Amino acid sequence: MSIYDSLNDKQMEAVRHTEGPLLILAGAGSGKTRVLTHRVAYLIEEKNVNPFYIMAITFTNKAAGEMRERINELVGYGAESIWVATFHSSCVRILRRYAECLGYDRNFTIYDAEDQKTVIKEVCRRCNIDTKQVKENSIMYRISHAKDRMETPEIVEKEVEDFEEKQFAKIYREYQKELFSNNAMDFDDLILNTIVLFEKNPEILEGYQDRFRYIMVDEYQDTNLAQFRLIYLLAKKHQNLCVVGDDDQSIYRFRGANIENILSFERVFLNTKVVKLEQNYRSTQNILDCANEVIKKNTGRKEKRLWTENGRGEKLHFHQFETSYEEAEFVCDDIARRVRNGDYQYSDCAILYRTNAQSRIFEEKFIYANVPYRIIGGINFYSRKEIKDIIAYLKTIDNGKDDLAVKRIINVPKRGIGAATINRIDDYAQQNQISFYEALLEHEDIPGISRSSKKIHFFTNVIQVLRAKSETLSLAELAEELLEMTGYQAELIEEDTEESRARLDNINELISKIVAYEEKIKSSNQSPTLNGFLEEVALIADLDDLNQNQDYVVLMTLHSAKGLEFPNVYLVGLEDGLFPGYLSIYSESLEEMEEERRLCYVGITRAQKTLNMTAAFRRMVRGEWQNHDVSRFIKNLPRELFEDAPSEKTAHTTVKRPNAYQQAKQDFQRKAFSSVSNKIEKSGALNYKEGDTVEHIKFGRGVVTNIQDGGRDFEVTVEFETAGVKRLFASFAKLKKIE
DNA sequence: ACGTGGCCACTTTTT
DNA sequence: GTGGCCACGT
Repeated sequence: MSIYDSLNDKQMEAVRHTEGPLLILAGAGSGKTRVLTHRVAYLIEEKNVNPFYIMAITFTNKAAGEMRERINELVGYGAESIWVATFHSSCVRILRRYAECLGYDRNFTIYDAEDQKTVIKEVCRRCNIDTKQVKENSIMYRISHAKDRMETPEIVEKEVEDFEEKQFAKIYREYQKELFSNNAMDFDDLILNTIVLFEKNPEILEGYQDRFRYIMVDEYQDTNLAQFRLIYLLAKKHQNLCVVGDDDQSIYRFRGANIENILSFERVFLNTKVVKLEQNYRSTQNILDCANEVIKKNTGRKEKRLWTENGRGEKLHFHQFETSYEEAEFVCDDIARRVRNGDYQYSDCAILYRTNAQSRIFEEKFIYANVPYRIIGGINFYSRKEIKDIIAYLKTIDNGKDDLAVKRIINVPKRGIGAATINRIDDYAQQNQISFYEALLEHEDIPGISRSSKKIHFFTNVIQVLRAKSETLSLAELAEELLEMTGYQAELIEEDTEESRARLDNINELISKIVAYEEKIKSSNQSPTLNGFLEEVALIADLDDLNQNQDYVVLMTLHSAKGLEFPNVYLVGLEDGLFPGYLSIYSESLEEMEEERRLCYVGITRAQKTLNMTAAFRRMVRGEWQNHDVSRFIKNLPRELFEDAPSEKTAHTTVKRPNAYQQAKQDFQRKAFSSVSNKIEKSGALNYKEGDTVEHIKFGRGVVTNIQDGGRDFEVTVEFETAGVKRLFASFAKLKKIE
């Protein structure tokens, strides 16, 4: 019995081809991650490759985490020395070592989209360009694309013709200058600078080429030109490059993903072996037929024919409702019914939508119906105001070179340092070629700000004291001290509103994250550093770690659903104008519509057994009602795939015993979708007891009549003033005690 | 220097 | 419906 027995012929073929370029075209649900991980195991165990020579690159942290976990399970000894990381974090690791070769300090900071926007705005103001006429968003987009094509401001400048392009080139140049003097890189710079580093220093490149002798790239269809260039450079010498992708699942064109990378791989790497994985292990034949039917309308794709041994399965469901409210109500009721019937658990069900804004209505209905749910994505934890503020403080303590961070917090909480003062300091800093923070230290030499002198001194003093303390305190202690000394916490406590309490909660969550980070680093026998923490934070998109098994419905966008699977999927808002969106309908480029269609394909192929599709005729968009047709994607699908009766009978598919692979996937999903706050609520005591008056977000006020410990969660019975008696799960009802 | 009220644009999607 | 920005008043 070997670990490779679970692979089919095609998968095995891909695993065995270890030398030379390999392109794996892996259809949805065809077990591509399984192939990748087994291939790693094969390299180590059968080919005696030192794990140190293996690199696996993914696109998201989630995927990297999953890959790491699965490799660990499979390989055991030596697995930790395999380089498993995202493109961006790989580049950061490389750049931290060699940043000086490019003129950066190795403590460079990483700017997210918000930071970029701030810089662009500032640059525009300085150049007297009205940001109302030239939108920051489009500038950001253009800068990003220029970087993707490896065009520096100088190159753009040379090529410009009209006034508009000239203006852009100027902004781009100033933007880049500003970042450089702030010792900062944006996400695109991370990739671009690594390429520049390699191209300028062949000996550094060769070092990495010899380290990464076997390179694997997951989600290859999502790579952009720069990323391709990077892989190309790394793999050029040994040519052992294995990429896995599905051109039908390329859904990130908008941010530069280039489907050409997959279609032209064989031209760039000669002697490429191509393996197609077409057997699907995830879905029923009905679901696959539907997916195939949708995707076949796209042109310029590699022909694939997904098949399965899973059988026809349950028929698909489609309902069109009068309004989006009824749609949400149906989905909510349907889930509740299926769970009541024992067909599914809450966690088997996922609601997938095109835009984050759609989650609201579902959330409302779920609160009413007391159905546990969790929304993935949406507003990023690390882009919340309070979190960004604390991070900015930490950055300033770590090194004062990030002007953006210092400016962000110099007057938070309010210290009476206003815009006029900040501008004067800024001018002084520019004139003397020093950082903003250094200018603050010299504030006594700056004309015209004597009024604020004391306040500035107070601020720099706080920072210096915290810096001194950071030598001895742990990171978490430092953060607590910071909250205390700056008065940040006090201000929020004082405010005492719903919002301020939520902010305090988030800050506490940040502190738990810091503690978790410190523990993680310590467990690998290293000592945690402030800089290390900030770096990790810069590259993490959402809080998708921390493990606990809870049973809830998952809501997310189609984009975040990629790579996941659920027994029971609701594809909602299938309407022309929403999905496909207006932009793609009215766009001249056919590519946009094709991308939307691929997105639809991704959505359909998430479903394992039951696929429900819904649309609403009328929907509130941006405060006004809009009428929508049923989405063109599903309008003319073969009728026989669908169940016609609206009230469907339940299909009892026998549940197969999960194999190791499925088990790992399930474990991963449970971990990925758990939340810190829920954990705290259950493990600790509730902050209310029987007889207390509490408030519920929808039901209003009521009196707690009973609390039962239901194992996983507390079940609380509440007699509401208007809504009557309800039994609720404590961690989802989020009851607030009224004093 | 700072708070408030009215106006605007905004919604794809994420490292 | 909401959050960001500007102008105005204190």
